[in-house]
Amino acid sequence: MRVTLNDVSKVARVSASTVSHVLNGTRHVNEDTKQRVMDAIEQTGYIPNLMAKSLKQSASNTIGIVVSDIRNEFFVNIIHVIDEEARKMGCQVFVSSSDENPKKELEIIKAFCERRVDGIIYSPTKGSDQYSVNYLKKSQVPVVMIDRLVGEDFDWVGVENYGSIKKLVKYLADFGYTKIGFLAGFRGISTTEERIQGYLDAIEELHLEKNKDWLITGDYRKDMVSEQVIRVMQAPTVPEAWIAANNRMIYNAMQATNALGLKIPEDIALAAFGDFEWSDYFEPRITTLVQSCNTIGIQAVELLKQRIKNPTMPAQRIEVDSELIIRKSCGEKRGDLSKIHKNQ
Amino acid sequence: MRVTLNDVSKVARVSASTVSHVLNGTRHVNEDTKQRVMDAIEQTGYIPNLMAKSLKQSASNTIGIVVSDIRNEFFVNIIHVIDEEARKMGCQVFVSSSDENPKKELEIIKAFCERRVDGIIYSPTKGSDQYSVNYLKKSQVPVVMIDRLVGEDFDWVGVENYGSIKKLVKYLADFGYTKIGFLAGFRGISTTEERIQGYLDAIEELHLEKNKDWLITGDYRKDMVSEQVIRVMQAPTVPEAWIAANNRMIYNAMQATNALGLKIPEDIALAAFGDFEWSDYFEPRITTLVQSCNTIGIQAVELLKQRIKNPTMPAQRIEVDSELIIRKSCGEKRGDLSKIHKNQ
DNA sequence: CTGTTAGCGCATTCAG
DNA sequence: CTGAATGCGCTAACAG
Repeated sequence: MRVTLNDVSKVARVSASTVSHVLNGTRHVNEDTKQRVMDAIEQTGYIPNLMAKSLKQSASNTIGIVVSDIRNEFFVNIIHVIDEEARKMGCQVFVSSSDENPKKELEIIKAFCERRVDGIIYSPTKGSDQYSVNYLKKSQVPVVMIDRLVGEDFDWVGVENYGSIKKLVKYLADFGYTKIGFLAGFRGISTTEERIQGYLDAIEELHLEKNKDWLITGDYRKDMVSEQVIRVMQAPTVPEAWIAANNRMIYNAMQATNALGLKIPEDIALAAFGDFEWSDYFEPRITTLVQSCNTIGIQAVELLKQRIKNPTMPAQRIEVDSELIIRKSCGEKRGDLSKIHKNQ
Repeated sequence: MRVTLNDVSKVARVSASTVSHVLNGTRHVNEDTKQRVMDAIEQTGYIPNLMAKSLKQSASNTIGIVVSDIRNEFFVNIIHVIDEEARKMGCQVFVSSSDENPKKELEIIKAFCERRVDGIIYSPTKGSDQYSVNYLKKSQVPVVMIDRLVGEDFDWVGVENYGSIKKLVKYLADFGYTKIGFLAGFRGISTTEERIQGYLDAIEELHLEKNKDWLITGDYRKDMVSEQVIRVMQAPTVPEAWIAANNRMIYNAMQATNALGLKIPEDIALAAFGDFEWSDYFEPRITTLVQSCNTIGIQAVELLKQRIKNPTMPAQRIEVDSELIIRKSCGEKRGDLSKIHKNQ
């Protein structure tokens, strides 16, 4: 059987409470008794039982993270940051991936609640409003949503979508492109909708060519999307540039351009929302809007801390700026770009 | 305050143990009392407290995962698989990244032990033998190492390194390449050492050109490695092909070839151990040895289950085959490749 | 078929 | 400065 705090107290010939206080530094203990306790801990190989501690204190010092797709490096980077921040405050993180499945997401969140996590940080899936959101409202766990937002009553940290896409469209327009297509991803999640709106408004405001077919939505995991692109590219009038709305959609875009034998940027320009690790190694290097995973992760933890401390605080929204990293995938001929570097 | 099992029992007018047994299906309960309990649970919004349960049962149903680099998609994929497998058996996973830092790794493992995880799956860092390994031996937690192996006394699941590299060298040799360089990564971890040995033995056995300078080791996170490659490529005799020993080293290889203005595969061939998600989109697509993350993750959990059930079982080693995915980065001129597809 | 009881390992009041 | 006693929420004998 494992050695307990009680065992230590016997070896040290003190009471259990003294050992506890030595361990936690929570009241003054004589130097020599303290030493006896330390020796006893060393000698017995005592490892504190945080489950017992948590039970007693009704605070587990754990955080649950559930992301919609753990294989997406955007979320992995955020997980990494959250983990770092959590460890700084003595927390461990449970991590799980809903894989865009709201039922699975609910199961994970339930499990986290049963484990009495102090809070949950998650990127809800499409359909969360039918599942986890209801559960979370009832269960009263502190929650921070990241990236995507569902409902009105939750804290949220994410990137500024609407303005960022406008910025990117404007960048392309300044190149002289007037026919711009948009690969939007999942319909029905906040990020997608905001980005679509930004795209549409930019097209409108900049008087670029409008074409319903150039807005493509769908599941990035299916081949369907790239097939749609291929179909669009075989019409009489075709886009001169594509924007991929997230780092997964770049696949679909490239799959399509590869299949059509098109060269970037000679035959078609490509830009994306969401950077990816390999972007510097593609030829041509792809122009992307970068979201700071670092900021998102840190702010999410910060917000969660506040929410835990003050559960009745009104819901907060933190919008993180994006940065346009200009590479080669939109061609070389640059117009007057001075405006672009200013935010929107 | 939270509603407890006791609260439920009062509402249902039964004893706490009955509620417990209804919840766990651990002894027979009359249909109508069972119904009363279910109603009470529903009515009170009861959420079981797994910490209390774990404390009582001295089994937490949690697994700790610590990887050496969570941003490496190889490890992310494994985490994903372990998480899936764990959830199937009602476990949640703590996840953390040591970032190749043995001290940090030890801190994480200590925390996991204090949280009484049922077992730990981890990819040790260089230096673990000075830190976590000692701790783990004392603490007696069930442990399975993945990818890398440190010490003799631990269960391990990883890819077959030695034979795989030989297979890859042979593949290149069959192309007619006789000057093959090797970008080996971190010295002092088992995977690197095994791969180096495979490389050296293959060179020897196939009578290829030997050159000490063509074996480059170092930290993939530093620029140093690519600089070394550049230096080697400016010597009078240079490699015609490079093998990157892991998916991070591909960066360094590409950085160097880009800097030198070399084209793959016209000027230089490139192949790698370890696939990466974008490999199908690079031009040219890069020939890689693929390790099955799926198999590694599943086997790791399986091994951990066995170890938990039988702590005194002798240490197991599971070696997973790799698969050579031939793409374009070694050129088109193929020789007789029939032998290559057979293992080694 | 159900209830009573006794801890799991710890923190924390209250005494001294 | 230290100890004794209590209970966090749950499961699992043991009784009936």
